[in-house]
Amino acid sequence: MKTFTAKGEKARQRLLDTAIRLFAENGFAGTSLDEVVTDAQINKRMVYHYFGSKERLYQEALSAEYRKLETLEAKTLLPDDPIGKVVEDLVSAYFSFLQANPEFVHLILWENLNKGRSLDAMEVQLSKSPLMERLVEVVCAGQKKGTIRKEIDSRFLLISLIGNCMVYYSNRFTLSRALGLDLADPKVLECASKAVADMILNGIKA
Amino acid sequence: MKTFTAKGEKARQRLLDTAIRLFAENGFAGTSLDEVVTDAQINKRMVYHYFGSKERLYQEALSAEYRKLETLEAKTLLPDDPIGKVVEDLVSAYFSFLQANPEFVHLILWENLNKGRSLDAMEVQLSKSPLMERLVEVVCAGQKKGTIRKEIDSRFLLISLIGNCMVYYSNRFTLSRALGLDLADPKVLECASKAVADMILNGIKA
Amino acid sequence: MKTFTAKGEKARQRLLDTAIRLFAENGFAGTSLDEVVTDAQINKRMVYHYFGSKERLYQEALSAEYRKLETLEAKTLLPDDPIGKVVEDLVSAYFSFLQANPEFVHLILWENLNKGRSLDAMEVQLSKSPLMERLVEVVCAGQKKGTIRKEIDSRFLLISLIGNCMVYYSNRFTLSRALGLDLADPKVLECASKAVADMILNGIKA
Amino acid sequence: MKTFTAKGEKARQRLLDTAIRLFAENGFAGTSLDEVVTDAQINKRMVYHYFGSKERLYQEALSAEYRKLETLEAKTLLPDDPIGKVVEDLVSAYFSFLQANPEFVHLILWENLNKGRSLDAMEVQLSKSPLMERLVEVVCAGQKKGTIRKEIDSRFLLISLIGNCMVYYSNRFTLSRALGLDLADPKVLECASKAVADMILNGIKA
DNA sequence: CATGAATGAGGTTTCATTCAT
DNA sequence: CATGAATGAAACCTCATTCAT
Repeated sequence: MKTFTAKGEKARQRLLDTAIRLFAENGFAGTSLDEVVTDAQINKRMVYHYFGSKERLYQEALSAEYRKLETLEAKTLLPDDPIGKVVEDLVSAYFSFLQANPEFVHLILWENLNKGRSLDAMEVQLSKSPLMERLVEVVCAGQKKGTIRKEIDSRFLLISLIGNCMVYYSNRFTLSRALGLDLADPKVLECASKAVADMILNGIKA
Repeated sequence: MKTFTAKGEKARQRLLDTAIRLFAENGFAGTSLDEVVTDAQINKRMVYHYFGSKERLYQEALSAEYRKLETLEAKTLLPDDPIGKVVEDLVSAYFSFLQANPEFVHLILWENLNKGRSLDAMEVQLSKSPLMERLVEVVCAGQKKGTIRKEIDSRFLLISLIGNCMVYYSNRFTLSRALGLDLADPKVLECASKAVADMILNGIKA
Repeated sequence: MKTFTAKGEKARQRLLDTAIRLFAENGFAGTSLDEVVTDAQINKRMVYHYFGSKERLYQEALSAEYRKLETLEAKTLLPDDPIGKVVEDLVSAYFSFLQANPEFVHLILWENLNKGRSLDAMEVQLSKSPLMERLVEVVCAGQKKGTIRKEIDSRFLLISLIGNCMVYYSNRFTLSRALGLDLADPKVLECASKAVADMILNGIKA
Repeated sequence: MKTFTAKGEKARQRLLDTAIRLFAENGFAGTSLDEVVTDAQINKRMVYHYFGSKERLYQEALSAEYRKLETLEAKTLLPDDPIGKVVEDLVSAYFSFLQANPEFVHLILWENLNKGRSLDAMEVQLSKSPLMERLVEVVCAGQKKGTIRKEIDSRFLLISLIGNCMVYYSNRFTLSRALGLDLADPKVLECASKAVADMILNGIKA
């Protein structure tokens, strides 16, 4: 079992952080180890010392970002809150998360374009999406109380939520150009968040 | 303007088709010209003859796929159709388009991850999104007739539509894994299409 | 199917010759492509153009040398020659071959140390050892005529012949040192050849 | 003279054993220190602690194996034994030795391919080949008694013996393939041993 | 005695591109 | 119009070795 000294751990972390940034920016194929080690101010050999290969460095980077999903605990999700507030908070929280974690967004998208190969190889232990579990509770409660329509399937609702928000990042450039609207503009995103919340709320409420 | 003989034109087209396929699959950085020319059964020199560089080959591939958007004419968009039918047809048409054009989906996503650099460089003559224009008409008409809520902004509605559908492709692998649901399964996509149409319809109708 | 121009063929041959020399001298692992291309005055990229990999370059080198065995046709092997002359010519021919083809000797030995992996991978079509076939005839005829003992198995005889000669090359340095006798000295080899012929002749004759 | 604690000595020995095995298998250039230390479950730094360099580790490995020759004492070599029995025992003993010490065989061959460089550098104190000395006695006695031909030179006889046996190992793979006969098969080796003894006996006896 | 950290040189291979015919 | 030859830079990776603790 390998162990690391404090100093080594710091170097390793610097390497990983740099890798996350560059892989997010340019993807796996578009990032060279030379760039990474230069930015991380470390010897190239160390990549192999700590990670074994570029592939595994990428996987660790992906995995580290992926775990950030767990921080999106959506604390606001209380079954007894009024449905309007819940949806609004939820959408707002998700937008904030994407905005605050651009590397997460990019790495997830690169990974999907790569058919999820690395995630498969890693067998990352996904923590069953806490957000999803809370959403199920809320929807269930809402349907019992009659505030949410019976047809709503919480799984598709979750996808809808993600899709409505994610699209502003995954298709930002093509959509901005097509609509003549800068989707990176905070004011636009503010409106978007409201529009999404409005759409979803009206879309699910009874 | 360059012209090509029939034989040359055929080779050029074979090259472009292969490029579209491979760039869609592996992105710009992940695709080598060697692969392309091997698959297209053409001499490498020809890439430079026809396109000048790898970059421009990529741009042509992207541009060719991008133009497919124009085929998504959404013929069903008639201002006088009942709003329910319009939404249903629209969502269904968009899903079908994405399903039928996986290379379009991938190239668009790669391009967005690359910050739209190539599209910018190309100054692609975007056909002002016919879908968008029709959608504006429909929404306008609906709002006049009182079947669509006044707050609905057709631009955000379009993004919502795209996001709701696109997410099944852009995040297919991570979502499939997180939800334990195969988003590539036609039956699942069928349900998804209905859920999306239902959500949007209820989300916009007055 | 790849074809080569005359000029290309020359470069390829220069590369192969250099490879034979260096692989024979230092083995596969001990030879770097940089050395090879420097000596062959060629660009490193060409190795991959012509051979695909270092491994395949090695295999071609091995294969080319291996085929030299076919030139050892032992024209002297006539069934009706007196047995003494046959053995003498045979041993002398084999010694001469080994002496004239040091690269053959080395490559064969490296290959055996590598457990014949490359030969296996190549499935080299061995021409059924013409030497062996002639030897069978001679031994057969000799046994019929009563000049060669009946127990002699021509297969083991061949191995014996090879072993008696090859050992002067495969174990030259350790034996020279152990016996205090320079086995590379032409005069010593002359004696060796006679001793081997004498030994084999007396070993097989009736 | 360096001394080592029992624990250190054990580690050193483990390192040496592993080195012998791997150098025998892949040669000097084909073996990396990383492999060695991984297999020996030891820290890489220890190689330098105990041996100073890869080169010297190799030399120690070679030297250790080389000394095994001394164990080939050929106890059976008694001047008064009947010549037939002596030859038979000798050949059998040599075959057994080679069979029992594959690492010896390989290291000797690698070393010869490397022109005996390491042995030279080491100035290994070669124990004057006890086998050789006994053989001289036997041959001398035989020639006096008239059971062995006068022309026999015991040095060439020794080489012949070694060559006849060694060839089954040094050329195993190429010969097996050329003859369509598995030279690693114990039954084949049994026959080989008899054929060699027969050949040598008839080759030297008066 | 022993460990993990670190290094610089060099290994094989792949890249996009240009040349010559 | 089309082909094979050729290139230099840079890719990923491995090497034997040294350092600091």
